[in-house]
Amino acid sequence: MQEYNPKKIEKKWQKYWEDNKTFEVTEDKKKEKFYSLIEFPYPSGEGLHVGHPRPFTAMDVVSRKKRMEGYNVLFPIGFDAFGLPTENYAIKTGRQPAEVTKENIANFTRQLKILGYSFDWSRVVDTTDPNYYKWTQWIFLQLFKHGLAYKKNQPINWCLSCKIGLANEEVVGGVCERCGGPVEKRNKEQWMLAITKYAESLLQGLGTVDYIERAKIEQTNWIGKSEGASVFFSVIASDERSEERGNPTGIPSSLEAPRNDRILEVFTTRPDTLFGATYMVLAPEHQLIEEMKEKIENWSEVLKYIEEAKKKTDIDRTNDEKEKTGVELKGIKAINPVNNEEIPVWVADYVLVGYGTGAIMAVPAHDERDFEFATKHKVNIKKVVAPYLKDSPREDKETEERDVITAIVKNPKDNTYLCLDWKTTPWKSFPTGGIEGDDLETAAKREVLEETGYTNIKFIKQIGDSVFAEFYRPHKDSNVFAHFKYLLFELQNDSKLEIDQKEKDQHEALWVKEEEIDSFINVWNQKLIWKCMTEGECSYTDAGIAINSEFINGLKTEEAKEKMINWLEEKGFGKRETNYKLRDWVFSRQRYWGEPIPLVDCKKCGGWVPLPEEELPLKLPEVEKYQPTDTGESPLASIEEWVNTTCPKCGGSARRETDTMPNWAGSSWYFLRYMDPNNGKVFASKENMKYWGQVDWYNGGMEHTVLHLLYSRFWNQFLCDIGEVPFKEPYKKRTSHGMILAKGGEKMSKSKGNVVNPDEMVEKFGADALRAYIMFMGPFDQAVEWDTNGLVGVKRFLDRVWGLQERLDERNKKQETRNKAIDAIDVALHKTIKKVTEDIDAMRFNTAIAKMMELVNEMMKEEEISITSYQSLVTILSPFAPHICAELWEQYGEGDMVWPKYDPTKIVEDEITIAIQVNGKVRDELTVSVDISEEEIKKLALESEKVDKWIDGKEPKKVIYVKGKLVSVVV
RNA sequence: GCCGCGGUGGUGGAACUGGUAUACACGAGGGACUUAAAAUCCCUUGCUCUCGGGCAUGCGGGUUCGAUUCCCGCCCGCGGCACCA
Repeated sequence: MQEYNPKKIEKKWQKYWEDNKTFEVTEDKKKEKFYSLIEFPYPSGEGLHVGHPRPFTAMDVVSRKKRMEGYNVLFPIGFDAFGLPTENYAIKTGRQPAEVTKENIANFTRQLKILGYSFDWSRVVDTTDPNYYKWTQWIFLQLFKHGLAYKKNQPINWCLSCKIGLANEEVVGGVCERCGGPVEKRNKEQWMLAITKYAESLLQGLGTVDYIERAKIEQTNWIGKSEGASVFFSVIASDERSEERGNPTGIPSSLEAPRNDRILEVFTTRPDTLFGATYMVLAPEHQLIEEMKEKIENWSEVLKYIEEAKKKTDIDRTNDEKEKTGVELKGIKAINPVNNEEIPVWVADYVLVGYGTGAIMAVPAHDERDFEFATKHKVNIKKVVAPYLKDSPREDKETEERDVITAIVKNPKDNTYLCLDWKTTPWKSFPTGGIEGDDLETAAKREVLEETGYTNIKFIKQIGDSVFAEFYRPHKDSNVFAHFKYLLFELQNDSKLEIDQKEKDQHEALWVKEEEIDSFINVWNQKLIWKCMTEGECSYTDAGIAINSEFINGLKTEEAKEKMINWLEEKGFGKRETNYKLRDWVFSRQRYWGEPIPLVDCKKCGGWVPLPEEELPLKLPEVEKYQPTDTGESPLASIEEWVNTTCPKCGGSARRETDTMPNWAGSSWYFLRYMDPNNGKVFASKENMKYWGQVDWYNGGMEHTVLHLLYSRFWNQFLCDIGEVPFKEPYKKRTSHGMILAKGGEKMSKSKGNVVNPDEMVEKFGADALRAYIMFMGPFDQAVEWDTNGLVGVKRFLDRVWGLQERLDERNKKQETRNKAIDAIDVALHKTIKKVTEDIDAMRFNTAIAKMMELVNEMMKEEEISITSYQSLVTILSPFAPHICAELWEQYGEGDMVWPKYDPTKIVEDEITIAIQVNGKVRDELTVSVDISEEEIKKLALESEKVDKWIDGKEPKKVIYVKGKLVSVVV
């Protein structure tokens, strides 16, 4: 046997795969396709670090297995090469970004190749290649032609150190996401993509794909859909008071006939609380303030507030527990359409311009922010929702509606409260009971007497308002829809009557200390009222039952919303409305190293004219100087000969757009190009797209679960809508890998000097060991720390696999012992095949490898192993360690490797070990035949000496048998 | 604050649907081979005691014959969103 020499065999097989184009695929209609995708890397000057191979290896394992299962597997690779780091590096070294990119790609390619990935290298895409970005520009033009790209003057986030405009999502915690530098607001004309038009579609699409739950949740939150209503409030100045004031018949009957004053539109998700809207708030930027400045009596104060608000940065404005500030607009009022009441209008910066209409109706009783504001500024608070909880009433039981009184009895001497500990249910509560037609106080006193015997308590006050709850009462075996009221009493003296036995059986009365009440009481409504009593009034923001709200009184929140929306629509005071947090996508960058936007500005034609498709790609000019500018202009703007052009429509003089596209552009459709990478006529042929279809499995970083995924889904959906792509959702399945961290739990970075270089690891241990170790490190979706020692262990495992060659049987030698050995291995082998097969599909690579290690450890104990077992081992290991396995297969395999199927009959052992428990503790183990009957094993268990000792002569109460696992004896 | 994920030996981590907790690997200790070292192989390795056991899966309760797993209440760490009306 030759020594295991990774360097030699890895080189040999990498050359073989390249020479034979082993992994290049064609659209073979006879085979079922499988498209596996990794996020294509950004080719930085630093090269790959040891974290990069994690997702690549994982999907390589998946792809190699799928191939052995007979699929036609597309597993492509490419480079997302536009972007800042390269541009910055090029500026620093005085070179061309294109040239630097070429070098970096070459280096990445070399590094990827020595890791032995089964990429189809004939399909490489490079986003900076004009043959690629021609189509990125083409897609942009389609968006433009469909009205989804528009230019808008708006404040942008300008990073002072990168000298670049950032999308909202690139500003993290008020600083630049890439460099951590300060960000300021600047006004600039920006290209925007109307992704908000796709908000609903992007949300709905999530229901049709198999993404990790977290990705779905984060995207859903990002889209931020809320449903509710727009409500129109009239705004009047005090000198405009109309005759109709106070006259209910003056309510306008439709939108077409508003009153002679201004309309303030607000969005609310809680139209059911409209009767509780006691004031309005405008964002400082709201137009109405400026429009009504003549009417505002305290204009100078208001102006001062607005000026100050504008000065604040986003961070200051949203900063933590800052007190809510605001100024009332004196002299103007809004009219609540439901009750015609005049309510004050405020300006406050807790209302944001960017969401909804930049104005709100404030309902302090049922919104925490409004409550805080109203409390501070002494604005009226009006409750319109009573708390209500449906606490799993039983469908099959009757429901009784009842008024219920709860008595909170305090003993002022020692600050304790009278409580009940229920025996028939887990409830712990205050004395509570139904009102039998008597008044609240009498009813409460009666309940206290009946349930606890205390005769002398003094009424103090009523606490809170009504609370409703629907639940099951075990002691009465029925449901109750209860309407609770709460009264506070003080105990006068200890005089007490004997109570009924029936009451005694139901609960025990006890005195609980004030500070323990919160943890003692466990019924929802009383916990709530206790909080209200001890912490003072607070806002109730959950759903409930409408009160003090005329025509919706008594309705549950959902019904109340519906009824209110219908009423608003009927009367013309509002309409059903949906809002999204998602904003349009800022698509302009003022940098050189990006795709030029293929539009020209023609004065004669009155605006933006797209380049004809034949003129694409619009290439980046090769120039000496492409430094960013401080002015916010793109570097392209200073290249006169490029900027000045002729209008494709009228032939007159025109200027090119000088902004470039953001980095997200090229990566928003690359998976489509892979299907037909060299097509010069279209971005990808329909035929190829139909064959390869959706990406079957896409794995990428957690950091891309929101933006990249959303952007690419948007482009794909759009292309699908205009008939260019045959499927709506680009990715069928999406998974994410955890990061590989440096030792100590830090991110690997050049500046920290803790980067582990894969080249070095391959040099020392071989690519196979590195790959297998990366898969073995820990759960794939969790972050793990790099540990070179662990790599040593995996290398030892491969050494042992190699060494097993020595134990292969020589067919006719020692026939008897051989058969025995093979049988012993067979069970372990088939269990391993099963586990590895399942684990790869579920991305549990670590346990797949652990299982193969176990198998090898088993095999090491045998003097001889069969060649067929060895073949199976080599096959299932090959996705992880392809080179060594290819080498071994060349010597011991027959034909092509085919993924083995486990034989269910072979994983059944004839003897099993059954644990015997006594009172839940394992006391003995019995090895018995698999097909032992329940009676037999129970009998054997009870006969066991060790068990006997623990049973200690007692009669077993119960003996439980879990098939094939254990016997549990209860004494 | 809200949403999501996680907490198991000295370390990375296993554990099916509630069924023998600690697989696999690292590290450590001991031994074999060797003139010696490396490599390799074998054994031991959760804690603890009185060697029968007792205690251990972040903490405290609960359900169960039986809980890392289910329920309730906390603590800690990570990630996302963050005045979104």
